[in-house]
Amino acid sequence: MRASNARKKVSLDPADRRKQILRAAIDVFAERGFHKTRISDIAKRAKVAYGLIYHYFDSKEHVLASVFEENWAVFVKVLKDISVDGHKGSAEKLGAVSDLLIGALRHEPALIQVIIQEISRSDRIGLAGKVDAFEEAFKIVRAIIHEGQKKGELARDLDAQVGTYLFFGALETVCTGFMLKKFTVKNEAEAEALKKSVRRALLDGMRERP
Amino acid sequence: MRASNARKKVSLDPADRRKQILRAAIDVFAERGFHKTRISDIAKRAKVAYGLIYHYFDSKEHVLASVFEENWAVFVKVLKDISVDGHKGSAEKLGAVSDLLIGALRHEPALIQVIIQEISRSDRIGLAGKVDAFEEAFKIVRAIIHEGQKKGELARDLDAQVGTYLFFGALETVCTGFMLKKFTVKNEAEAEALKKSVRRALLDGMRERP
Amino acid sequence: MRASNARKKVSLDPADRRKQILRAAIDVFAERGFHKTRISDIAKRAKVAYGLIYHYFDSKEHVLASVFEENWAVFVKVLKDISVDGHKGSAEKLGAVSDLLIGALRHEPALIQVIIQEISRSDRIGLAGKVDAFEEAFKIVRAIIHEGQKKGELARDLDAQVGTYLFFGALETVCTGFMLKKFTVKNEAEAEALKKSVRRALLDGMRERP
Amino acid sequence: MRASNARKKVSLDPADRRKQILRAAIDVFAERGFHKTRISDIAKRAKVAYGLIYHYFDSKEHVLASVFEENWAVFVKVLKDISVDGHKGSAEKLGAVSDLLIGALRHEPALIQVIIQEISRSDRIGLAGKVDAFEEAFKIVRAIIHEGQKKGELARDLDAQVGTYLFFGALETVCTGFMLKKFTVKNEAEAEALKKSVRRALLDGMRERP
DNA sequence: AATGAATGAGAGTTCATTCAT
DNA sequence: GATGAATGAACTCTCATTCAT
Repeated sequence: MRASNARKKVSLDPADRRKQILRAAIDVFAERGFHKTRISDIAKRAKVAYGLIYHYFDSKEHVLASVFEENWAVFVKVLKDISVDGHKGSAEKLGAVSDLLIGALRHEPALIQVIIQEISRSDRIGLAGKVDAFEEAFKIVRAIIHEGQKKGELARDLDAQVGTYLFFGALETVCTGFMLKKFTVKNEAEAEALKKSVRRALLDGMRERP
Repeated sequence: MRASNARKKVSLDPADRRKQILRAAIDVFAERGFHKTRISDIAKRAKVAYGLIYHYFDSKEHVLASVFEENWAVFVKVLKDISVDGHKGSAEKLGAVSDLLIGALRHEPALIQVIIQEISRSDRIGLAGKVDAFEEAFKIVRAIIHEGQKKGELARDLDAQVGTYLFFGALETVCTGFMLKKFTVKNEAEAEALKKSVRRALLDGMRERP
Repeated sequence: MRASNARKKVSLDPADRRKQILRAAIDVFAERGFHKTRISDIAKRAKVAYGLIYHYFDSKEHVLASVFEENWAVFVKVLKDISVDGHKGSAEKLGAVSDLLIGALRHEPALIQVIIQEISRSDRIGLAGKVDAFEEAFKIVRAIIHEGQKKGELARDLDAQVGTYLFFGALETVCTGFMLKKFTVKNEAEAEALKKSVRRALLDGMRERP
Repeated sequence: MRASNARKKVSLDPADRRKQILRAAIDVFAERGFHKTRISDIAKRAKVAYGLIYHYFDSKEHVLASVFEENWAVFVKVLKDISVDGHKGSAEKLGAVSDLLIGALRHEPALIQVIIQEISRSDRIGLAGKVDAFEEAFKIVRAIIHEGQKKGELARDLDAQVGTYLFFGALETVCTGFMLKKFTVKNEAEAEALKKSVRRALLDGMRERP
């Protein structure tokens, strides 16, 4: 009664097709933000019919949630590994976290952008529980800070909670600036320089040391 | 029978009515984000009919733009004053900017939240030019950093652009954490403590000094 | 950003406009059935923009629910009055109910059609509670039958529940036939004849009495 | 490696597969109504892939039409046999029709439900011609009534057309009540009682005979 | 035959914006 | 100035149907 028509696309492996859609979603979310991207934008980018997205995902929200779920766990895992690494001091650990984020940013800028910009604000989107999952990363960093303060490696006159926010906030905006091409990283050397710059600022501040 | 047996709401001073709407808009934007707030939400909060908003503003975007325009200039002005203050060193200037933002946050958390969250992302909203206006503040801070580096007061091994982003990013997330009640500032003393904490972290880093 | 255009319609009294939409909804529901009628069909019939329907009703379901709620109570009220009328015997009461329905059918065929066809099947539509409200009428008739059986006025060898279903079912299909123009009632006399015919069949059956 | 190491479901006899789908369709149509059942619902119930349904049927409408066509003829045949049965009086014939329907209802409740609920409303579904086919049964019963009236066995003061509608309507709602479990028939004896009850009501009315 | 990926018309709903009152 | 009825573009989501495999 209803449909009819047009050139069908060759069927891919479902898992690949799913990835393809997720990839497109990440890119478009990063570019336009969750609210402004239409399902049809994702479809267009993925070069599939918009209806197909509903084969793989329940809703637009679910697409975003999947982006998060299928990437966040990996990140948190590495974060955890860093946090329990016996060979590193607390400052070193924070540096490693910073490096990790900036490294990820270089390889998956859009993904990091989406996770940071959209999921962390997902209370406004209606992704219950996602903010909590986000909280995990905060906890780990907070724990590193706490530990460092106890050991005397990190400044005691800094509230750990505030410190955690500062830490992530600083990194987040670097992400944003990076996405907006306010500064670029053209090669490995520049990437290392950026990492060092950020580490330096976070750990030792902007003031020149005597 | 002749006189003003006013039916509905008495007409306020137009400027007041406008402020009332802007006030409501700031609060609702801060709570729900620009995209998720409907004109009718603003109207409800301002206790006016939603049609009235179009007497004072051209569009929803224009409401947001007005929030920005009517508050940002003040902030930039103070920023400028700080940046040219001959009595302050560069580090001190950055500290003053940080204090300024945190102070503003305490008194106008919703406003700061909106400016930071929505306007800085306004490229996604369609507020051409607002990002540029935002850029002003970045320039000033960048200039302070540059100057400080030249004078040897600020770390030379930090890219000024990156530093600026870190600086604002750190402050932004403190704002967000504050809005989300992740940490609170109950009195003047706590406010001062927060300012000091942030200043310390920004200027001297999280690492304990020997 | 979005809308623009076209000739606005003069504002009516809201209550009138609501009625106008409900009227259109009843007609279209009766013609096409709930599922096949689109909101835009109702709007077209009411000669309003489809968006306006959402000013007055939450959803398509809510329109149907309103049709029911704003008409059913009246019917049940009259039904109740009949059922407690001390001057009537049980058979007379059933006759009166039949007359009531057929009378209503003549004056509001579409309304009766909708109530009978759509609401009684509303479990399939998702109008929880409406079926229960419907049950009220069944109860009243069942009570009349019970009472009549006790008094010896109505056949004892008829299950009251089954009888109630037969009774309403017979009337329902008369409604449907009426709507489908399978038989018509052109004037008061014919209406009376139809009432008598139905009453006769329900109370004394189709068999000729000796 | 050559032979039939069948991967998926073994191919059944095509006719069986078709029946299996129709069976599922009947059940699901009865439960949810034609409009609310999706092709995929039928497929799920039949435990086949939904695409397969299009091997056996042209469309969803066609499935419904097949339900009708492949069952209705049988019913009409029996109806006809009853109507020309020289051994029965007109009232007896009506009783036999009623018994027939109620008997069918007991053995194939879903089928009867679908035929009565969906096909009789098929003008709203787009099954041209099906209503006409339905009309056949009406004609037969109308003829019985006519004949009975002529012979003096059935009430003359009942319009035959109206009588036919009453007759089918009463039976239809009994079907509905039966499907909704508003009354049940647990064994043969209860089935006979129900038949008798209905026959009694239809032929002799609800009033107690002196 | 059988499967389910792929497609897109269609329908419901939201809400910025306009404008008669 | 103030109100809220009225409008329709835009968007999400559903699902019948097609067709490559």
